[in-house]
Amino acid sequence: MEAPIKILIADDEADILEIISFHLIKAGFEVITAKDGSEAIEKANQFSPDCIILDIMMPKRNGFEVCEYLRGNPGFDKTLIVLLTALNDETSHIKGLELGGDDFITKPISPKVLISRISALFRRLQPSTGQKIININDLSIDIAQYKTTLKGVTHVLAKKEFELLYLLAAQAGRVFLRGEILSQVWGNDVIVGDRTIDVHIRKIRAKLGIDCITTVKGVGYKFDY
Amino acid sequence: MEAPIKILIADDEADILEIISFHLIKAGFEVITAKDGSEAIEKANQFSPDCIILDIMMPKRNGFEVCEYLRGNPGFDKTLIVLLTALNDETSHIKGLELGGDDFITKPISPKVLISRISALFRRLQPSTGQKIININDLSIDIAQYKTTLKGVTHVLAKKEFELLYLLAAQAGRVFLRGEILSQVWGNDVIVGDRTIDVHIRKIRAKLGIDCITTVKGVGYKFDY
DNA sequence: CTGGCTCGTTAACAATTTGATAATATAGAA
DNA sequence: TTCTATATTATCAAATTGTTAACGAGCCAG
Repeated sequence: MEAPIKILIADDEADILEIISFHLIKAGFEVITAKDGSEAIEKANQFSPDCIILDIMMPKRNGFEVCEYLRGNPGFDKTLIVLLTALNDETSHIKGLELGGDDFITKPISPKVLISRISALFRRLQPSTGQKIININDLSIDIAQYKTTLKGVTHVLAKKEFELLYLLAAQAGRVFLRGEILSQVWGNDVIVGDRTIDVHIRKIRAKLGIDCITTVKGVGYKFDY
Repeated sequence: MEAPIKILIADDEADILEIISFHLIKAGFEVITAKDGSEAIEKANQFSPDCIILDIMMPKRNGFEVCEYLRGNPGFDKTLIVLLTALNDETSHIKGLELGGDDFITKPISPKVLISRISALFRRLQPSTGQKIININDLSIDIAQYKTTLKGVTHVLAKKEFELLYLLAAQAGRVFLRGEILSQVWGNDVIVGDRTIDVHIRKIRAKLGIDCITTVKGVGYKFDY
C-alpha cells in the first residue's frame, strides 16, 4: 500500500555517505547516493526522490547550486531539501534556507537526529498525521489501545469503526469524500457497497451516543469541530 | 487580505523573550508572549497563533508538556511548534520532534536564523492550508469543510448551492454568464432549464440572509466585491 | 469440534434531502 | 406601457442517506 520514501544523499566523503545511508536504510527509507553536485542533479531527475540531502561543499556543483537548481524546477516543488555543512556560520545557514532548503544541519551529524528531523518534515508535508491520541471536545481517541473515551466512559469500537472514526477525527472539520474514506479505511483494491460506510457511521454514532459526525449530503462525512 | 502571522513565544527568561520579540516584530510578525507553560497553553487557546516557540525548561509546564498538549488538540494541527533549549543533547532533540515539534533549536539563538527557519517552515505549510478558503467581507467559504460562515454564523448550503457560490466568490466581481455557470457547476453534458440557476441563487441569498450576489440582467450573476 | 460470540458486509426498505420544473409574480429596460 | 428577464413559490421526482435485519467468516472457550 505504501510506497517506500526515497531519499537521495549527496556528499563527496564516502564514509559519511555510507554511515548515513546505513542508518536511513535501517529506518526504512530507500536510499540513492551521489558523490558530487552534478551526479545529484542527474539522479534527482532520474529517481524523483522525496527528499534530497545535500552537502554544501561538493565537487562539480556545491549544495547551494544544486538547491537552487532544484527549486527552480517545478517538478521538485514537493521535494524536501536538507542541507548539511561542516561550517556553522550564520550566513550560509540563512542562505541555504533562503534558497529553498527545508532544513539546515551542521556536522557532525547524529544519524538519529537526522532521521528525526526528516521525519518531522515529512509529517508536515503529508497531512495524514500519525498521532497517538486525539482529543476533541469530550472525546478522546487512543490509537495505541484502540479505544475511545467519552466523558470518562470508555467505548470499545470494532476495528473498521475505529479506523473510520480516527480518520475523520484526525482532520476534524474537513469533509471526507466517500471515495477518500473507502481508499483510506478499506484500501484501493477492496470493493464494498455504498451502504457499508453508512452502516459503520451509524454504529459509531450509536456506540458513542452522540452525533459527532455530520453528513454532508452528496459529498461525504466530517467530524464536527 | 493577508492577516499578519501570529507567533507565540514562551520562555521564562525575560531578556530572551524581549530580544526574540523585538526581532520577530521587526520582521513583520505579530507577537504574543508567555512566561511559563501554563500561560503558553492559555494564550495559545486565546489567540490561536500560527506558530508557537517553546522553551523546554519553563516553570509550571515544560516545553515538552505544552507541545504534547497542543499536538493532542486538533485545533493546533496546523500550528507550527518550534522548541528551544540550552541543552544540546540528542535525546531531547529527538523527543521534541517525536512529540510533534516542527523544529528544534539550540541556544544561543541567532534571531536571524530563527526567523529564517520559521519562514522556511511556513513556506512548506502554506500550500496545504492556502487556496481552499475564500474570505470576502464578512463571508468565509471553506471548500475543505464545505461550509460558509457569515459574521461568525455558519450556514449549511446544499452541494449545488455551495458549488455555485464558490464559483462566483472565487472570482468575486467578475460576471459569470449563465452558460458559464451551467458548464462549471452542472457540467457540459447536463441539460437543465434556465430557471434552475435562478432558484439556486435565490436559495443562497435566502440562506445567507444577505444579497452578496448581484444580478446583471441579460448577462448573468456576479459576487459583490 | 462445537456452540456462541463479534465483526464486516449486504440487501431491502424507510426517511430525508436535494434538484429541477412549472406556474405565477415582479422588476427593469426600451 | 409593454415586453422580457428574473424572482418567487410550490410541487414532484430523483438522488442520497438512514435503519434494520440477516448472513457468513473468523475467533475463542469449553
